[in-house]
Amino acid sequence: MSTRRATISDVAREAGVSASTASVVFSGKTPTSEATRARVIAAAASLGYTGPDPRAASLRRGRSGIVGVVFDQHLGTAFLDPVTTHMMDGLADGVSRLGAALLLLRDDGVTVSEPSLHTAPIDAAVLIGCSPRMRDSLEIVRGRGIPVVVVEGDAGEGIPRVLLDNAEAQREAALHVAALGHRDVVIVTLPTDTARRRGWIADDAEVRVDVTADRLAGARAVFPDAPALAAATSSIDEGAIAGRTIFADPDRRPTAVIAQSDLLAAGVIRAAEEAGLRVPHDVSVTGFDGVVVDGLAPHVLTTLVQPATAKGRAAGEAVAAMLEDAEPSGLALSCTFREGTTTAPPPTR
Amino acid sequence: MSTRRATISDVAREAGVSASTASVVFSGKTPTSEATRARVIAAAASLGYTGPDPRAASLRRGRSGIVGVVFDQHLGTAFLDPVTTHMMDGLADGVSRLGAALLLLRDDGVTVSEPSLHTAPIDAAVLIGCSPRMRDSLEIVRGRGIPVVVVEGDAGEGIPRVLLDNAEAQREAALHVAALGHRDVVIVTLPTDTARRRGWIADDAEVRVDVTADRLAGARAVFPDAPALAAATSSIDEGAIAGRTIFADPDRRPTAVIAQSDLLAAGVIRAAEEAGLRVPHDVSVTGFDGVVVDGLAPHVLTTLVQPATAKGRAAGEAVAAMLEDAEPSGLALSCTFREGTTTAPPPTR
DNA sequence: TTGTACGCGTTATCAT
DNA sequence: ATGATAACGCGTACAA
Repeated sequence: MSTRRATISDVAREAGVSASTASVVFSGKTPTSEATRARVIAAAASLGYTGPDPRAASLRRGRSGIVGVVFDQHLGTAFLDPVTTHMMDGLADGVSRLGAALLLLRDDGVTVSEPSLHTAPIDAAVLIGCSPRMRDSLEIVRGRGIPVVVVEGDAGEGIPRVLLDNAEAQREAALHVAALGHRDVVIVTLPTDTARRRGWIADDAEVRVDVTADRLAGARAVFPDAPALAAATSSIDEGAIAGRTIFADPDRRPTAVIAQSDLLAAGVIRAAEEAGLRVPHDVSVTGFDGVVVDGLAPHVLTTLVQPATAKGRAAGEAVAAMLEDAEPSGLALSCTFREGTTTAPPPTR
Repeated sequence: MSTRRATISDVAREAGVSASTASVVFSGKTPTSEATRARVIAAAASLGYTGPDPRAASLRRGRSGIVGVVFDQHLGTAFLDPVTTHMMDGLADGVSRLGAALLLLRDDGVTVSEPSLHTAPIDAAVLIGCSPRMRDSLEIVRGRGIPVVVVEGDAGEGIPRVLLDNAEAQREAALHVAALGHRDVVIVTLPTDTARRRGWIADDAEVRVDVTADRLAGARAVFPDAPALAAATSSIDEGAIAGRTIFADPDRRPTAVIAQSDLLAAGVIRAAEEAGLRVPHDVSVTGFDGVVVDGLAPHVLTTLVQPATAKGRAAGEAVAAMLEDAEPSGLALSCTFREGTTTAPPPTR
């Protein structure tokens, strides 16, 4: 049939109007008479024209309607964390208000494939995480003059970022535990650095990951001497490994464990039950994130509910604001303490 | 400073060459002398030019380098399933070979936000799942003349789709269970329709979801009379609910449960242990998918390992082929049986 | 190796 | 309400 796809001027010719009129019929930017409108639609249908070519439209408008989301790891890995997936959900929401979709981009530093950060037709970018690599990504994007927002990362000077009140929130949970009467408390932390080493955190060790450091500081504000055990990642199995270490010696068992994520907390609970301890009767456990942990039922975790979806939405809206030359706002978000069934007063000895 | 961004002709003027020469320097399509190359690079640097405008380039080339991934549900929900996230990982891989990135698109039928399937600057599309809605999405994309591949769904006439040997694989697992000596077997299935109703599947009930139907057929090929219990979704908690139903009556307990997903299997195992049964000594359990189930340790599930990442990669490569006017191939994938620690001969009575 | 010329398909502006 | 015109920024034959 046709050797090439119909364009808007083909349609216009067929309908006996000018190209600009046909364009207006599709965009609806200017009122048109019902008659011409119908003629154009009919002409389009007869030619198999399905609407303006997005590439040409975006060149003309100077906007692609696409927001890039930049990860520094495999997508499979990133999406393993429910917090990330919820955040993506919120982000999708936040940018859709702006009429945009999300382009998944991975910055693994060595990739030569296109479109990369250099060449992707994006109107704005959202950077997830805070690895050193991200600094490079940031440079590239800024070099292109593209608005950027950072989530869960320290971007440096003047880059808007979505922040959580990690320290304050964790402190609140710790206060709850203290109020119940606990004194022997152990903290299970998220990874402390990119090496992701497991083990007890020495007093003089520096914690390089912001989230981990902030939550640790919040807990230590209440329990200055509580030992802290780092997990290699945020997962149930890692939590269980930490838990087994903690509950190994029956004589030195804490009465409460403050975990820095719900997944870790779930693992700690599992380890406790393996060790014959009942939660919360024998040991209390708190989490962080407020995600649904599949398989944790019937327990309801005492935790800090992080507004993961809102975090994404905030990033999306910040990006939207920047595209309209407005100052992004609403970037500081708060966690909410939720008391579940995994905390109780310590057992009486 | 500058009221508008520099273009390639600005750079060319600054470097004292023509625009096309400057273009060639950036694209590398034609050899250039080292001298002009250096001049152009320098000029670009001094003007803050960071490369061709992707919008203009894609208009010119007729390609955007973007592949759309269409979901029929919230991203947060879709990404809850590890099979989906792994598939995304593979897909990202598969299309990157082609030099493309992934655009997340959701077709919820009512959305008016742009860019939608109608207006997104995509070179090709991958449809995930098989809900009725997807048919509409398919129409839209085909109408635009865009190559499309369907994953895990029935697309109808002539649409390439990535297929798994669900029935054959499930049959293999069932044979394994039968060979161990089991005769009393119950099947726990994935949802049977979009209503996602829980409960025993009547003999004359029609199963509308391909995956569920195929795996069920595979199991029934070995155990024609095995009762089948449908779960509302693929999760540990749903598996546990099904398990509790199955193990409720001590006198009518099966000696083996064939679950249609690893998450369901994990839940069944949990329910079995709640009921005081040991796995695999008292009851054997098989799964399907071969994903890492967080929190299942120390069990290793006997399951069918689905090549989830390969599935995504296959879809990506199929799309790549179609863009080069080649026939997509390699769309039929096989699962691999993996014997774990959750199956054993039935207890002797 | 470099330059000329043109068109990719659309839409904003302005005049009618 | 409609039309003429002019970019948007680039890539690629083709000629030189």
